[in-house]
Amino acid sequence: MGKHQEIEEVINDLRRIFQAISQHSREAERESGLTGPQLWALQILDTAAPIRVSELANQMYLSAATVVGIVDRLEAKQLVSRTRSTADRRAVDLDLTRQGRELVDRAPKVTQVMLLKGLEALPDADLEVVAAGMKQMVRILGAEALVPQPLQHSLQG
Amino acid sequence: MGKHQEIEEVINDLRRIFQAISQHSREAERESGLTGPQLWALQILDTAAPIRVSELANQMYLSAATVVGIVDRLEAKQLVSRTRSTADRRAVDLDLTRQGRELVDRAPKVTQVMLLKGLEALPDADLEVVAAGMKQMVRILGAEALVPQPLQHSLQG
DNA sequence: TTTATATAATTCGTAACACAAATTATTAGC
DNA sequence: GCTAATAATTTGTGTTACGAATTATATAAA
Repeated sequence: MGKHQEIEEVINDLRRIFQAISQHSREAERESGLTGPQLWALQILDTAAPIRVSELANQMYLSAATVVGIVDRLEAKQLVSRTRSTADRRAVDLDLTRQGRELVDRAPKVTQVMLLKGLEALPDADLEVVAAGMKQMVRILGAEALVPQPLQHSLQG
Repeated sequence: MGKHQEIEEVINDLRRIFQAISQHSREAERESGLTGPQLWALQILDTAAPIRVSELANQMYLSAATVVGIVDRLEAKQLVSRTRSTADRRAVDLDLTRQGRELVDRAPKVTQVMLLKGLEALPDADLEVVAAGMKQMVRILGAEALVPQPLQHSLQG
């Protein structure tokens, strides 16, 4: 295979990876009956609750005004609870309800699981090839310093 | 480095790649003053115009109703023209205006260019490592059969 | 201690997607 | 010619996303 052709193949494979992940993400939305941002908020709450609205906005890289709307809808679906903080009565603590926790726990983490299992199943030599290849791609894109964000969330806004 | 740690590293690198690409895409939006879907529509028109509204909707995987709105806004910015087809007077042919073509031509294709140049600059042996690594990731995600879509557009809806 | 400033969440107003359903105009099939 | 189907659009609804203004509370300064 010519060099040019091999380069095309690499780029096409990267596109396939993108597409696969965004498809999985869409399926998670369909199965949960939630939108992407709503699911994203739940996942943050699952690992960080109880947290304030401002902290959730921070972690989602969104304005507080936007997050308030998302939380409104999650609260209406009884997946998230608001509690006025007693320590600082300006603040509101967000938490998952039992239903919210159940939903997010059984929400499919298809991509994550596929990647982990697939990589674990690889012979050590192959895994090192994958690792080296990814490192090169990161270097080419100048992305070494980026703090890695959850995959689905690069797909949002 | 332990195997588990190496797997974590691979996944984090994939996240960095995603993040870098979505950042580039956001910059393109900022520089062009257009939204993601608007830019995407222009890029399709750049390669396929003149096409009908229904065909544009097809290629964007969106409903016709949605595309009509996007085209409305692009027409208002004088980047796209609507022409009622003479052959089939139900249909409308979309095309880029001179301004539209200029805009899309100088719209940054940062990701594509970085990837191409970076991969071209690699020694053959390294390129093959990258290619092999990407192929493994595609296999793990079961994405071999996916028709590769432009990178940015997996980031949209 | 009062005053000023900052902070936390919310509301309000605006814009863009995104879709289903209904509508209008036109074409194609019988 | 009458009926079906098709192409684009309009209408109505919901979600994200933000800046600016608002309300309530906390902190700092005087």
